[in-house]
Amino acid sequence: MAATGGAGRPEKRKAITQAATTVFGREGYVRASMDAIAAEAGVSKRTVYNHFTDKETLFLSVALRNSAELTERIGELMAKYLERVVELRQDLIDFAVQRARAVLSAGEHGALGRAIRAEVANIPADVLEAWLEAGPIASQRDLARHFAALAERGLLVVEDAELAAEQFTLLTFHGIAERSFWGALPVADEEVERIATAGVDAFLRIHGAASPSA
Amino acid sequence: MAATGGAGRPEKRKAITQAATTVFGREGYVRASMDAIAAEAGVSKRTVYNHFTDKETLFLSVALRNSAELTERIGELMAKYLERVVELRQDLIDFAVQRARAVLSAGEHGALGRAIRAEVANIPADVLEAWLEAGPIASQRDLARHFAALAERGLLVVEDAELAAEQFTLLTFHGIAERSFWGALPVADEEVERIATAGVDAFLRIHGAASPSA
DNA sequence: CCGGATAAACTACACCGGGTAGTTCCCGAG
DNA sequence: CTCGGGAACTACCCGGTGTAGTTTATCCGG
Repeated sequence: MAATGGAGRPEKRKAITQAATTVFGREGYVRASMDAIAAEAGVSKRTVYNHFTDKETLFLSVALRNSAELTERIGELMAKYLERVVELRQDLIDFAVQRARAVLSAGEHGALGRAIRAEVANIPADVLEAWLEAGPIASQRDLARHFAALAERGLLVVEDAELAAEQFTLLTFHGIAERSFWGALPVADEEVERIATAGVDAFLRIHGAASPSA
Repeated sequence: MAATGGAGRPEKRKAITQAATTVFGREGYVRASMDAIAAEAGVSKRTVYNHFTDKETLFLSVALRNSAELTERIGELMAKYLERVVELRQDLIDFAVQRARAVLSAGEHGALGRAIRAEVANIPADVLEAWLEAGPIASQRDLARHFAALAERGLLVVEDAELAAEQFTLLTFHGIAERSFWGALPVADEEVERIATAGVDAFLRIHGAASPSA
């Protein structure tokens, strides 16, 4: 036992998960080798197998953790930009830009998501469910809550907050995600801002309150 | 030479490309083996290498062809639903539903797109460009043309037809694509219709002409 | 219209080099 | 004495090649 448990030195374990995140994100599940992960962690392969039973377990473990971390990161962005709204349109744009950067920028958080999406047919249904729940679904629920609050304050007109959250994500994020292949290819900052702005304007045409000036 | 050229029996070549499409779509690039493709095609492995120099060439070849085929298929759908529009909202919904089915239904056309997206970091930039141009970009341009025509007739209010086409695709298609992981997981028909309808309604809030009744 | 020669294409199968997941063994350090 | 380093080892699978023999299309003389 002690396979997936907390056996071994915690520092080593941390190094392994960190390395696995990097390598899986860079190479994808199939191409990534356990040797490469061990090397990246500065650790013996023996030690890797001492902490995680096999490759799949390691992958799913880091994927789940990564998903939760990203959700938290996005939650912080929402707290920063969508809690005390003064200039709605600009705050929405800022949030959209920052989220796109956080997820897609230079292979950190989004890379593992790309690996998951590539391997989705080979992932147990319950694990996939858990990943979705800790990641995209959780973020969308958070966003829906914020939109509901903004509607309460009369800044948005929203019947179905979940639907509004999905539409916001589609309009301000998925276009960029698709263009950059979920972070695999770089995308210019100005492009991100352009798409985010256009997306927010479209969103406000759907859910904006009254006539927002001009 | 004669590697990628028209050498060999055309029927065999066809069988190989068909098999490659199936296997690459089902397994992805890395997991798919040349032996499996040869077996699926009912052909000797040597014959495969007689027609295509190596695995990568075969993959890129079928991916490009597939991309073009899908674009044509979607073009037919546009001709059917967006040319002689009588009931705009319903026609847009029908088009959205049919397109989602054509792309995502049961591992045919969309599967290779998933493989491309998974492997995007390992694909030469010019080939990727060609794939985009023959596939998503071409479809989007077609759609933009149709929207421009509809705007001409006063059925839509569109400043930037390209932008409108992108927004339509995001609102009516990408939500489904993401949910089903580009066709890897099945998605209920009613779900497709629900999302398409909500997407079209949102789209018409942005670009609809006047007040489309109540 | 026919039948056999000819060459290109295809099959079947063994084979090579290389790489991977996972295990084991020995040894050293704390 | 426990944990990890290091490396070798097993057992496999894959991409690609070489070869020897077989099929298939094509064409030519009768």
